[in-house]
Amino acid sequence: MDKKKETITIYDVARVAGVSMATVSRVVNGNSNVKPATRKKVLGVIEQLGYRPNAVARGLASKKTKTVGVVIPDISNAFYSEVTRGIEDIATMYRYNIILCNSDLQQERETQLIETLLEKQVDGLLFLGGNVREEHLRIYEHTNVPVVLVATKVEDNALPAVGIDQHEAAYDATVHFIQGGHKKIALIGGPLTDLVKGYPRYIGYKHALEEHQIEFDEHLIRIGDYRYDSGYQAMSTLLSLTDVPTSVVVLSDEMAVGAIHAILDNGKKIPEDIEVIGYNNIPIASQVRPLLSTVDVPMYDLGAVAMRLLTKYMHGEEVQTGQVTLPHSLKLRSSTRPLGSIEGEQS
Amino acid sequence: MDKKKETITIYDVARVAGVSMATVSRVVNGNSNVKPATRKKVLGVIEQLGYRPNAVARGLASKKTKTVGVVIPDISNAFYSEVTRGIEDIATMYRYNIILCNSDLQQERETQLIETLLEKQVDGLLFLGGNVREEHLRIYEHTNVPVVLVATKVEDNALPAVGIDQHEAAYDATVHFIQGGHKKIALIGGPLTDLVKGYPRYIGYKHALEEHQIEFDEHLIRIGDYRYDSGYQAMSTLLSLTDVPTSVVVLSDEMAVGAIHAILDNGKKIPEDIEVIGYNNIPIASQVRPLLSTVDVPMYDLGAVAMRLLTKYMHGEEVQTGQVTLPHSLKLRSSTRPLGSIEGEQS
DNA sequence: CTGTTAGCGCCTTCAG
DNA sequence: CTGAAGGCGCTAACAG
Repeated sequence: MDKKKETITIYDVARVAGVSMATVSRVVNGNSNVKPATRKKVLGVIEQLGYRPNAVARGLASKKTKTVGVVIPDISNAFYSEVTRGIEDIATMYRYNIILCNSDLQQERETQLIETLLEKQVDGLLFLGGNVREEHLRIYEHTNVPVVLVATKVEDNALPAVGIDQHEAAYDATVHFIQGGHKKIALIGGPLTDLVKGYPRYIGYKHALEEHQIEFDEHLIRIGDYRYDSGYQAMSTLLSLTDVPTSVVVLSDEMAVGAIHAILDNGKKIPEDIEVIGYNNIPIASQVRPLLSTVDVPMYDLGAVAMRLLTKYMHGEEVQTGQVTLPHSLKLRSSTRPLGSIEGEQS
Repeated sequence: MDKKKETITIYDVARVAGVSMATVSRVVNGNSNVKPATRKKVLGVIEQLGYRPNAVARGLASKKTKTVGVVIPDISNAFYSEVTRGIEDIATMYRYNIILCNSDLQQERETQLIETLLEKQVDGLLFLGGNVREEHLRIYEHTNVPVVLVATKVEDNALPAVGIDQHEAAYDATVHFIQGGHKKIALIGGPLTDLVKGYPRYIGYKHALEEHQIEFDEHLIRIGDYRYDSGYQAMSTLLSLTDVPTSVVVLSDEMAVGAIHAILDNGKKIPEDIEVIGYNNIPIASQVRPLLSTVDVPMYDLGAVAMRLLTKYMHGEEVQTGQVTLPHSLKLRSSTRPLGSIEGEQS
């Protein structure tokens, strides 16, 4: 009675049920051209034999694997794990499974992962974060497997991508402070060499100042690596300035929390002395004191929408546009003062 | 020059290189029985044609897919995403890819995911969290695919599993407070119906009290769902007791942070008035103020070790024992007082 | 060292 | 509504 070992195939089912393989295949695939009686009989045998269709064989024959590849910088990063959740939920909905790969943003590894995924015959590919390089483009060019970028994009929009308007988000956060009457608004951002996140956000901040006739002060800029420690460090140096800023836009929630602690450790009050706005709205933003005001990025939706878009490509459906920008908003909590709570400001 | 569409196969390579499929297969698979000259020629053609081996066909022929299935409660949960990181890193090391599936701890879904993964012919299976049910056991019995449980286990150790000693971890945390001179030690735990986490930890707490002749007080027990809000709630009710506890063991870091905030909101000081110990040591533990003292669970290693163990099973290697218990420790930070900082206590 | 020959388990026309 | 037959792309003996 040890059912281990023996692989039972569609052929076995056919034999026992007294029909052909084709018929079994039809009932397994829900093809309607099968007489109810036959179907019932086959289903019975399948149950009885404990038959389990071999997806690999099926994939070879049908050229569809019902699995999509997901290349992600780091699954242990709260932002990406939330996006991945969105991806997986929609994938499940459309009966796809995902092969997850961490790239750690290493160029070589990214390329190699894409190759591996393609070898595994994924029906589609989701590429998150990271920069899309020439090399990738060349690979994509030579394949029919659809690709959708998430939380990143490529110049001239050569590839479908879903994300938010990074420039505008940083702009909005900065304008919020300007409207609050601030003049000395610091920025703790990411590497400006990063054309997808770091740079556009930086420009958004800068534009906000310019448009409101506030002088841009280089001394108020700090570049971190998006993590807690760098946020703490950056804020500490900002605090040691003769002219301490009264507000700071921090381009990641983790850095923002680090900044908050640096401020608190410095004996200053938030938001009374210094106001802080973070970026992304990951869970920790609502689990620290003071509650972190931040740019609310629809992480889950980013993944969900991207996966949905990918299914359209995989199914050959018409797609209006491959470039989708999801809305963001400012989630104001207690690391900022309510607008209007200070000496009169407009709008 | 549009290489799209045309699928180039091992046969094409063989033809162009003027050798047989077998030879091409050999060089692709690094078989040494190939004359260097031939190998070089074949490699050249592969490059020239842009040949990419079809892993699905290979899987069908070799009965190995080089992919393992991972059933996880929720990838957006910090604990599991960290474990998954460990899994993926080791999987990469052994050239495996992982198919990731969220179960949300739903019994039916778990079963269905295992089935799907088996259909996809994964070489191995990792089942995280969640309870292993009769149904699962029955499936495992009828397959040769090795399974390793992570952060969960099954009665009588019928399946290989890697985790920590839950009972002891809770015991240790409790004892720490006892040694600190506490008598009123509260517990914020998880459902006692959970025989893998909730119950054993609860018992560990209880044993610690018993062994140190401290009366168990039911009023000091709260059951949460491991999340921030429930920790806040639970602590709030504890704070409203006439006899407020002086310390609290919280069985998840998120609940612990919630508890911390409830205490702070109540105007009490940590650790002066109340000491708090969390559980797991996820990133947030070191990103809140006061820094959370907690049970350090080697999350990454849990995943890494489990994956490593799985490779042994998949490769038919000898395995000493399938039951591995990784060490935990108390990570003392600032939500607890240093031992000995209060009226003398022994060791 | 290299080629031949069977399949792996299933889908998919094409007949009937 | 059902069966027969030919692959899908590759691996794995087995010869030579």
